[in-house]
Amino acid sequence: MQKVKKVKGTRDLLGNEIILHNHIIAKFQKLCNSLNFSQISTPILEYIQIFTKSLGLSSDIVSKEMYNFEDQGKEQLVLRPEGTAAIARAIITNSIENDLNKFFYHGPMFRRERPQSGRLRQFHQVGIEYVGANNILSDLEVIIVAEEFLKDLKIRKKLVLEINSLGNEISRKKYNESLKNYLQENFSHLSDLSKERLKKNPLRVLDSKEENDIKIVQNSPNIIDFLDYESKSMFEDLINGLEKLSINYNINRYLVRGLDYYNHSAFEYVTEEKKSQNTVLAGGRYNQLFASIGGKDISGVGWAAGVERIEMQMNDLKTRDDKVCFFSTNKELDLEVLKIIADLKINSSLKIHFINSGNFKKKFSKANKIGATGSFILGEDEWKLKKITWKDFSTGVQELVELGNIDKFLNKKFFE
RNA sequence: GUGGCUGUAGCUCAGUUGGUUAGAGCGUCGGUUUGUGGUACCGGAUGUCGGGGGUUCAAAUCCCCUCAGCCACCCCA
Repeated sequence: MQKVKKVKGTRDLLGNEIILHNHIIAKFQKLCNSLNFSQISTPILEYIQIFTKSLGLSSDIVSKEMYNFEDQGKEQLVLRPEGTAAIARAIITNSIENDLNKFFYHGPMFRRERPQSGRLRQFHQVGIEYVGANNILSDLEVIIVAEEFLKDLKIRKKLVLEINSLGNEISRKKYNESLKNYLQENFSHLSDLSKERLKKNPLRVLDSKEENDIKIVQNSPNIIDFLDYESKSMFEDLINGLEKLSINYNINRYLVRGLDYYNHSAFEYVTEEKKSQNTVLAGGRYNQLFASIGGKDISGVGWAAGVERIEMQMNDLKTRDDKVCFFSTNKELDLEVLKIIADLKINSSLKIHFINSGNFKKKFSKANKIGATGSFILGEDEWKLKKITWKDFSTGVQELVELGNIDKFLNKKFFE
């Protein structure tokens, strides 16, 4: 029972799980390429400042969840906890800030949290960033990619799109003040947790789950009322756009962001079921991000989705899995069978399995066990005729196939 | 970081108020005679009962500690 164990909060991907995982990423890549987003792959290792400066020191990710360490050269490094800041860094270091950058990425992220349903210490994200266009049309374009992606995976209907605006820095600041004052007035009725949140990040009180807090929050000032002219018209443009595009959405004034760099549009695709980690895809616009890590004052909009959370929504992927076995009746012919397999030219989605051990009966049994559609058997009788026997396992029918015609035979059987 | 539940063969689990060599189903392996699988029948193997300590004549069962998994809070994809 004492086995070697995996690191807490990590997973081995094998069997159906990796098939599903790859399926999701393949769909994502295909879609992004067709919409002229280019792939970017940044290192898993980054300097710690990339995240401490951009996400905010008080954010949970920075204050307690990052895997940070000093390497042998005394460098302060982290395993990246998220993608956006790393991509901003890559745009700056590669001197392409003046370009219009449309990127997509996928890969592992690391956060040292207590694992639970939908939450891992090493998890995977797919995401896009549209950088350099301070135009609400790019927000809409990014949401369209999300819509199409979720539709491709056939999970859009299980999700609800919630949107909100955080406004620009000025209106956000004004709102923050007003909210703080309001909560201060009701301080004695707040839960202990929210009293704590009030100090660190008052916005967080808005999505408290405590019954009393919810009552108080219902009468709190509305962020929409604090948006200045610019912010308000951006939000209106966004909503008009969604209407025109027939995208279903809910305005959720309690939707806030945990990371400091967000402004204006914020959106989330959440599941309707009442599970705890119900955010599948989340994103928004960011303005201060580039400046905060020493770049030019440019802005962007993007989103990230948790691959594992997507997987939780689609446990019923049926993939075609055609297999065919080859084996001989005696050892002398094994190498001939291998040679036949090596010379085959057939569609790669058909899996060829060579059975190299066991007696005749066992070979049949093995072929059956791995779920083969049928099997090719090479015996001395067949070898003399330069033919091979094909047995279909579902019907039990056997027939002889010319050795030179195996590819044709298989292509006809499986791909016509 | 806090809390709840769980931990018995490869897997899913049973194990009565503590009481002899710890069980079932599935899987696995072998067999039902030599070039025919899947179905059926027969048979075999496998467990430091998560780990450590304690109580007891006796612990899978009771107590303490610890580890792991799941779930929830916090927070987030």
